[in-house]
Amino acid sequence: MKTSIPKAYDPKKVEDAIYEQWESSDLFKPDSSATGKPFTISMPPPNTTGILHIGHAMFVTLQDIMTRYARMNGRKALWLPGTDHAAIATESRVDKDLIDETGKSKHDLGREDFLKKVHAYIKDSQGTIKNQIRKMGASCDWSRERYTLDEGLTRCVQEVFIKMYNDGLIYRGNRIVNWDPKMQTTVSDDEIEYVEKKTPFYTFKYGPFEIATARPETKFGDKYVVMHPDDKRYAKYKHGEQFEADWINGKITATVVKDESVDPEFGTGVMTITPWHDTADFDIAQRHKLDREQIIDLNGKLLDIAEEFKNMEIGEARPLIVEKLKHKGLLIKTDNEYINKVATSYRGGGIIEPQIMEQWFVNVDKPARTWKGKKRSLKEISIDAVKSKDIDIIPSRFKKTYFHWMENLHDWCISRQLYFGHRIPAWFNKNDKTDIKVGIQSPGKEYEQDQDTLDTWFSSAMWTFSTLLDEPKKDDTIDSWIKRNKILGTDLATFHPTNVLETAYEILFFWVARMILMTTYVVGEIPFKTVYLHGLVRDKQGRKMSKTLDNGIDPLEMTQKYGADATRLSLVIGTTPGNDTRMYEEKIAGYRNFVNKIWNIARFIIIYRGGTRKFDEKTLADKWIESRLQNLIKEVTNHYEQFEYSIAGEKIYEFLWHELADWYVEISKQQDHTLAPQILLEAIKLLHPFTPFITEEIFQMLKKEKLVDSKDEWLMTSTWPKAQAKIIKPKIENDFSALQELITEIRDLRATYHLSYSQKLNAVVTTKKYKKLFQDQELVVEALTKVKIQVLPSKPVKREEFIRAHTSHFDVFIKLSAKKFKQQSQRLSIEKEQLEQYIEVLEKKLANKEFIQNAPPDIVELEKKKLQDAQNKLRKL
RNA sequence: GGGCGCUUAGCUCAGCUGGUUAGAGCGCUACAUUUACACUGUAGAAGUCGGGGGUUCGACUCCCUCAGCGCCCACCA
Repeated sequence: MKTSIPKAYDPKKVEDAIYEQWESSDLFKPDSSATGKPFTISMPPPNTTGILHIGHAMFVTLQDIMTRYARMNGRKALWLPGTDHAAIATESRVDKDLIDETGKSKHDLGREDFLKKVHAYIKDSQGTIKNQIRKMGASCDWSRERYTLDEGLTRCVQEVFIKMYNDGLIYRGNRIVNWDPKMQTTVSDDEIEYVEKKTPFYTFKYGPFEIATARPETKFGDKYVVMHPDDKRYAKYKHGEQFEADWINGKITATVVKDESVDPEFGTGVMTITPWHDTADFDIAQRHKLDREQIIDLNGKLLDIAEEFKNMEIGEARPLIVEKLKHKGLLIKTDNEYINKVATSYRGGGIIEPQIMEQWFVNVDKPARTWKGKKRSLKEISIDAVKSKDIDIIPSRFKKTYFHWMENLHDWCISRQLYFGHRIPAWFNKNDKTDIKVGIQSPGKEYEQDQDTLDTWFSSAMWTFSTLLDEPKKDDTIDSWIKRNKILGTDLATFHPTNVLETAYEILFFWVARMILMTTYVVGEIPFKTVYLHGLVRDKQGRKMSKTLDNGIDPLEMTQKYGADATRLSLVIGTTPGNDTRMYEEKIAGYRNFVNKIWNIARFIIIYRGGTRKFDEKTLADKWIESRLQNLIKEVTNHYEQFEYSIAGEKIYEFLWHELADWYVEISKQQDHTLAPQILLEAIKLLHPFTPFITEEIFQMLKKEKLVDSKDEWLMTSTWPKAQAKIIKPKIENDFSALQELITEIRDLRATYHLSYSQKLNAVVTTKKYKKLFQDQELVVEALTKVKIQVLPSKPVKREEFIRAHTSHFDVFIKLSAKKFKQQSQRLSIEKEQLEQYIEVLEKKLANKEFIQNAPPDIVELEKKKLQDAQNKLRKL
């Protein structure tokens, strides 16, 4: 045997070269000649800080599958890539590196110099992640790549800010925010992690009351005691009543406040409040218009009010304060087993200290835009977009989560005290703090720009449309800019709303919800039609992959070792949307074997390159495999449409390996079965979105060997297979006696040739005898289905025996299970009987006049429907 | 405190709106091998679908309940 085709497929030799050819041939750009509807996916922009991890590999694979499928179906498919500046993540990363290297922090460097460092860092890492996405085979249009901080997007962010400000949706408010003393910035609610920690829990005497706290250091200024209005124990104290109490630094005049948020069951049912440093207390203070006072400064140190403890760190002061109170005889007890949830910054790791600060907020409750004929708030529009099914979420259970979150949405704090990010386009009058102007240009010398930058998610929220806008004109507002794009028919007009947003369920709130909120408001249309949420990739034990555990699987190492195709398959097959999945090397190795199997089918076909038989002389095996293929095309296409990629992949896998390789290719060793190249071609088209590299490579090989006749230059841009309409109609009607004969024959054959090894019956049917009846294998299938015998592609019998016995008239295998057949017919008759009984009962019931007259009409209807259903089912049997 | 999810073969997981025999991959057992492929083939063993109750002619599937595990949200001082 002479061939240069190696026995094992080597992805390393193939993948990069193919990717380069695709890219240089501009195949990733939406084809302007495509006649189908546009199809768009905005790639969730990975952080610029990152290297590709398995989670990225997951989304790259899924989105690539969607895009390639759409492209092969003739749609103008655009997958728009980009990166995100990830303000807080990047800034803390660069700052940390800086401190490690030079001992200086970003504040030592100052804004300008620090930003230079950041940009240098970004430039470096941006390239890395992009190349890694390429390695996975992503067919995204790099010519349209965007970055959240590039000029156009920055302008878009600024214009949207201005529009929202002018609409009164952005306001400057004095509210309690999560302050990170370590990073010196506010942190969004979503970026906080509550870490459980054992903290001593003290009970102190406070006037006539006992109050409990885990944070005595915040209590200096406490001058309100709050209790539930219905708490009988404290009924004698009236709301607003005042009393004197000895406290940390001497006498204090305290006021009684009654508020329903207090849980009488917890502790003593009485508490004092610290509105400046506690969100709950802040709310109570808001409700009753109470005084509030700052106790702790922005560096986490105590202020003047603490007197002797002034300038102390919290941790340092706490035991001393407790000691002082103990001396005064005010400490009643200490609970050392108390578990407190400490708010910690998800990014920086520092402990969050709530503070009241002036910040920019987005008002989510103010009527903002006309939506479906009514002026509604951002919150209402966002809820409606999903309720009305304009946007669908897969899996649907996340809709509930989405509504729950949206309904409880508070105003969104969007300012951050960071250097890196979009600088807020607001200007403060140096002489008059109440004079604030909003705009891109400075309104005059006496103004200076807000030092703060915007929350990363504020810009990410615009991702679907900001990336599609053209260059802005000098005096564009966001409205004029969008309008012009729509009129000119630019990318925004063509590709927005996008079709699918594919992302991890983790960021449903961070991102998905905010995109819906922002896009509906700014553009007046939904950002995407379908949200497809994938789960987390965990390790084999189900743990999260993390650096500290060192249990991560590096997708690049895997592509190096097993190929991108195998890695992709392992990420999609066996996973379901919204559920976490476990990843381990053996799994990838398994799919590498499958990829190699396909390679060897092709190798076989090329080496033994077909026979002399013409295509119109199809054997039953040919017809069989063809009909199986038709079936596959139908099923798989359907699964693709339903976003059921795991099932689609499994079915193609099953077909290629167990039907085409194990069965059709096996028996074609005995006879020419020249259809193999065509069948293989169609099957690899179906598989192409999953495993783009091997399928393209095989296509090119088959073409080169002239084994397939295709006008397409690339498999990637070839047309999706269409299932043929059924041509052959079975003509046999009631010839069950012939069928019986056939079954007897099958059993005889089994006995004669010892064809089975256990209860299963492997049978070989010759068509000679039944030629007239079963001219076509389809008819055999049809006939056997009528008596409920399942017809499957058979596992061949031992080769020697089967060759000796049947070489001349072997045509098709039919595998029957004797046991199953028996069980089935039994079950069938039982089922029939049951149904008949049931129908009888229902009929009697419906014939009963008393029942008809007395029962509620809907019940009668229901019974009627039940009867109909049962009758239908019986007919089917 | 509210909400959501998971529990199916030794392991990792499919199983959609209730209806043929509960499936796959890996692993395991036996056999095969001048073979397109050992990254192989054939055959096989292995599951009271977490427990209990209910609805139904019929439940892995729907409802209730209990148990274990996990996640998200929330202002328990």
